[in-house]
Amino acid sequence: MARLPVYLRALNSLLDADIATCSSEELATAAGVNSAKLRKDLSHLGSYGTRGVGYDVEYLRYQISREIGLTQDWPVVIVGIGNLGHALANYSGFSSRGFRTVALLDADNRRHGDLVAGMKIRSFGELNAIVREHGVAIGVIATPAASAQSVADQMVSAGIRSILNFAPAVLSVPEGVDVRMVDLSSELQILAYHEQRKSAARPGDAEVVA
Amino acid sequence: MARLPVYLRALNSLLDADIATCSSEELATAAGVNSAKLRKDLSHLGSYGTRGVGYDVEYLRYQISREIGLTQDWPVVIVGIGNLGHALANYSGFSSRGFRTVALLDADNRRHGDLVAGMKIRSFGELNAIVREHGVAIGVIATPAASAQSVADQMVSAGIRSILNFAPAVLSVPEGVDVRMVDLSSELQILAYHEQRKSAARPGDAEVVA
DNA sequence: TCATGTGAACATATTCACAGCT
DNA sequence: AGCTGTGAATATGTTCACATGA
Repeated sequence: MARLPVYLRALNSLLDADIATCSSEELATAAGVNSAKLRKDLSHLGSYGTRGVGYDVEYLRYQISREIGLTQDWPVVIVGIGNLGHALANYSGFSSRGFRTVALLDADNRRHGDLVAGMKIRSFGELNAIVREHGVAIGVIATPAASAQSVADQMVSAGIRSILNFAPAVLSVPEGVDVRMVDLSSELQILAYHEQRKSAARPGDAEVVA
Repeated sequence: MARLPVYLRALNSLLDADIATCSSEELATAAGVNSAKLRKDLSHLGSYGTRGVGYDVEYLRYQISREIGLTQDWPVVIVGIGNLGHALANYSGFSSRGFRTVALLDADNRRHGDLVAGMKIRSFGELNAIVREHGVAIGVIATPAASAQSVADQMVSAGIRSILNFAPAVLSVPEGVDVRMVDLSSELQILAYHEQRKSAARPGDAEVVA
């Protein structure tokens, strides 16, 4: 369920506003979804609401955190400390709430030892040892596209089974390994596609219609 | 269709490998999807393949580019030049193929004038003038969550109707404005969720079963 | 009375399997 | 003979609308 993180964020902002209880309608609005969808999603986790009242914000937040697995610690390693890797290392969303960056690796030995977000950049060759030492289960790839498959292969052989890939390349991995792809230029392209259709639909613009 | 950018990338890498023609099977493999799905997707754009032969890579690439709208120029403005904004400004996927970053804006006047990716950081107050001057249709928000809604509001009133939002906040915008959200911590959370289930399913780990 | 939780209706997406064209 | 393009079948996701329980 890809929407659980969105609900979690909405619950956090309700908590910040000192709201202790909310209806599915309110939470759905805060999360930007339909209330029926929200209720159906939550009903898959269990029956955490009270009919006629709504949901206890703090309680629901804990239940969703637990469902996602944020009540445990997730050591993360980031490979490829260019501009993007640098930004990810400093991104507070990565270091907070269950996720802990335990190492920054780069293939370029001229960068080794440089401090980024308070950590020294280390050699990619240390991957195996770091994964074993910290029990890393999640790897982040922020390398150029050309290196991404090789990095993924080595992550998998080191025992990593969940990969967040920022490189614009399709990764092939064995059964049982999860890859999530974040492709910044795809996102722009999708916007361009819709923008183009909006422009075409604008009155006054010439368009050939059947 | 959110998969068109993926097909486009696959076609580009086939071109790099000097492959002039491909079957739906080959292209689907390169894009990481099922071949029936690929054919159905392409059939929505038109009939660009040849039965018994396959697709002409260059021709199909052009057709998809045109469909997405990459044959025209898209001026982009980035707001919030912290670590992430910095990385986005330098990201080649943003500057290449139809997209052109025309301005970097930040609310912090101590940063104004700093050079990032060869451009001077300018004041957020210049947004209206820049949008008008360059015909900007796409805005990128890389500010902290607290400022995101206000930035979005001002983008919309400046005439921007497509927003790529990296701030972890749900944006509310008027009808007709598109927002795409890229949430790095959500992606990690989704991985953690699957990782947790994998661990629970591992033989040897204790688990209560009905 | 009020809002959850859920079956049933609807909508969308994916996959199959093959007719039709080269 | 081979591969596209597509109807039909299946699967998945969303919304409606209301019975159920606080």
